[in-house]
Amino acid sequence: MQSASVSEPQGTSEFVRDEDLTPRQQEVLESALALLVEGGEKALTTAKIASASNCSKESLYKWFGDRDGLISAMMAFQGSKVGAAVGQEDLGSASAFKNYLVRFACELLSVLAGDTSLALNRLAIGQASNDASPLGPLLIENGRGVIEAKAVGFLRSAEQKNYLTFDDARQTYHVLYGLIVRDVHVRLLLGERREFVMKNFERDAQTAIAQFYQLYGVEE
Amino acid sequence: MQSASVSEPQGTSEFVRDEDLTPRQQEVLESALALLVEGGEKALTTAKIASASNCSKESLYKWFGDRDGLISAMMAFQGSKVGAAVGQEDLGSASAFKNYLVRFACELLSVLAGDTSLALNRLAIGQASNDASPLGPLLIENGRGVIEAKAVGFLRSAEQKNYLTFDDARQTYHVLYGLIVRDVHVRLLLGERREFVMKNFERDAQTAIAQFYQLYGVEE
DNA sequence: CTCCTCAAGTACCGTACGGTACGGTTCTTG
DNA sequence: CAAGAACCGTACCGTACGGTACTTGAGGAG
Repeated sequence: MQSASVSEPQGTSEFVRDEDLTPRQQEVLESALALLVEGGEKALTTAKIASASNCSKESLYKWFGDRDGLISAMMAFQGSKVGAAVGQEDLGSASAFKNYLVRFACELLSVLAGDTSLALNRLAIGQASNDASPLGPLLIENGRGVIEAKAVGFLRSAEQKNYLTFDDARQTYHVLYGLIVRDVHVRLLLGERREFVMKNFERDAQTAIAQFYQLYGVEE
Repeated sequence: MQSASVSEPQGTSEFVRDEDLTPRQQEVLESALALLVEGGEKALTTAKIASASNCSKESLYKWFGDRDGLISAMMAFQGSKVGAAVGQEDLGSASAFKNYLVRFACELLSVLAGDTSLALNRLAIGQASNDASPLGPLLIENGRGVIEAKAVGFLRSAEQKNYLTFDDARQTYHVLYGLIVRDVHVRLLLGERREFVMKNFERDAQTAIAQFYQLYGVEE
């Protein structure tokens, strides 16, 4: 069992500490995610989650507090898998790094266009009007944050190796992001068909990186 | 009154033809939008709309069919105001056009960061998981579509006047969009504070346009 | 075997919402 | 002025959901 049981309400009244989830609880979160991907927030009712995962509603409330707690747990749970998704960078040579950037671009697009990512983003955005909703920040931290941190890291390294030249790594990353993603993410969030928005992944990624080098590459 | 009354169900069973809305109906849509901006989709109940606009629920259903019809009408109504927002382009000289691009960038950011735009996008995105929901396409057509059409237009003109050089105006516009908007839109949709995401409008717009010229500007 | 804990399944409660029906009032039209 | 339509306000209905309580059964410890 997890540390924060009924006995200690704890300061922030959290139910599941970070990542010490029972396998059973992970199963539940998994099927909840599947349910969300399938039918959107409307389909994410406590009854459906319970029946889909062969678990009682009472257990849901015992483990996650309430529906919002469960959703937060879903976000954190999914976020814990994102970090490993982006492969290790390769700064071996200028051209190797450029190739890596293309791979990074493809990876980024794949992640953003993934069913689960889209579903969670839709959920968080749908709740974002409510100021008290922690989902937006949670998603930013768990998804966007880790990728940005990683990217800023290898951009700085590339600059030190004189593959690129810029002032502010963060701003530079945002430009890179803009060149890669454009309005694709929002269009997907709005429900446009994936094949329609993203015909030819690879080519788009390559042009994006080429343009990025036009802006920040070092002349030789 | 509008043409499609109870007498004629019409092919698509639409209730309000495009834009022949009674002033009263416009008032209702206006307060519904205010309600949505205020409290998100959760606050957009038929009862609240009725009471907020001093109108009976019965009238709502008579005019708009059902809740979805009303929301669609809100989108179309708001969309009808977007077109005029973006000022007229100025192709008088190369530098005038560049200045206009900066203005365009600012305008685009203003529109995307507007309360109403954010609220409607959140609403449409929240429903996008439902395949049958027409809100996403509706929003894309009414918002994104008109701006893109306009932009593609003046990009083509600029290319003919030899201010810019490119192959595909559409793709070029998407790059321009990416440079201007980056991940700002999604972050705002997720609920991040406007002041935090968009500190210094003007400067960002100028850098974006400068970078755009690095990619597509003609040398002289 | 017995007790105890945990959790599944189900039944239940209060509430809130979408949608409908109705009485009363105003406004238009002849 | 009189007849009728439009419409507001409200009460109402069915349903669906979040959350709680209770019963049953399966393991685990003594």
